[in-house]
Amino acid sequence: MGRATSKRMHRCPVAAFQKMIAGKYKLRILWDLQDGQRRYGEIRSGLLRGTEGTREIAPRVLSRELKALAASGLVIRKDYAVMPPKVEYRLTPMGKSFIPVIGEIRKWGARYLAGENLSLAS
Amino acid sequence: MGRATSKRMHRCPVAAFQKMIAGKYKLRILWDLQDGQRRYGEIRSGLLRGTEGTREIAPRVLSRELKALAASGLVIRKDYAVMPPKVEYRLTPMGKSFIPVIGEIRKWGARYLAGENLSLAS
DNA sequence: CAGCATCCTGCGTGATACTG
DNA sequence: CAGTATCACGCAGGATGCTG
Repeated sequence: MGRATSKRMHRCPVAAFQKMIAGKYKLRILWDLQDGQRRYGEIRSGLLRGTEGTREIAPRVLSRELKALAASGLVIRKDYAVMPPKVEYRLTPMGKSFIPVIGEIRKWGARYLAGENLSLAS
Repeated sequence: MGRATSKRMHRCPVAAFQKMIAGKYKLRILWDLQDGQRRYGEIRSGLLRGTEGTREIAPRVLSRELKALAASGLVIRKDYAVMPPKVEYRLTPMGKSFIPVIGEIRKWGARYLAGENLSLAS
């Protein structure tokens, strides 16, 4: 099955949204990329901030997340094909358009999931 | 009350958000509840709309989703304790405050995930 | 540095049967 | 009607080692 309809026309945007951002890191990666391009290692380190207790993210996992984001059309992978390797990821226009949505999520989450923390912006 | 807060202070609202809406149906359930209270069976049937191909949602799954939503403080379960059973679920103020966020998600999803499918509606 | 190959484990999801 | 009890399964996510 599957076949021609590799990308289904979702009648339910919410379901599509959930699939798109499935995974622990996708939203945070997108958010981190809003400032500009980032290298693989930068993204990786960025995901560790605020999570002292946790371990390093498995390369396999991060790799898959990034591929999925690229496949969704949210980010673009730029491989400089140099040695040592240098790869940068940046948001596509579609990805950029999604940032405000994450912003809304964060705003709501800051109020209802983290107390009356008013001072955060970022 | 130091740790009286049953809900942890998440430094990352996004991560907390993801946990909160984890599961295939939570967002859709919340969205469906915005019009008012709904009974268990109504929610169940509502989740089938627009998903002709799929089968009925397993009671076990829906039950867990609803419990999780209640535990998150997004919905309230009202049990009428009658025979035959009648249980209604409705949004808490916190749950209602979350509806606009879903609205943003849907708006974005309708534009970028459903193509130029203008038949958006619900 | 930016991954890929392999193994392993927990749990989310589904299907079915049963109950107050 | 509104669930609970079991069984089964795929896959996300982690851990390690290796490579161009």
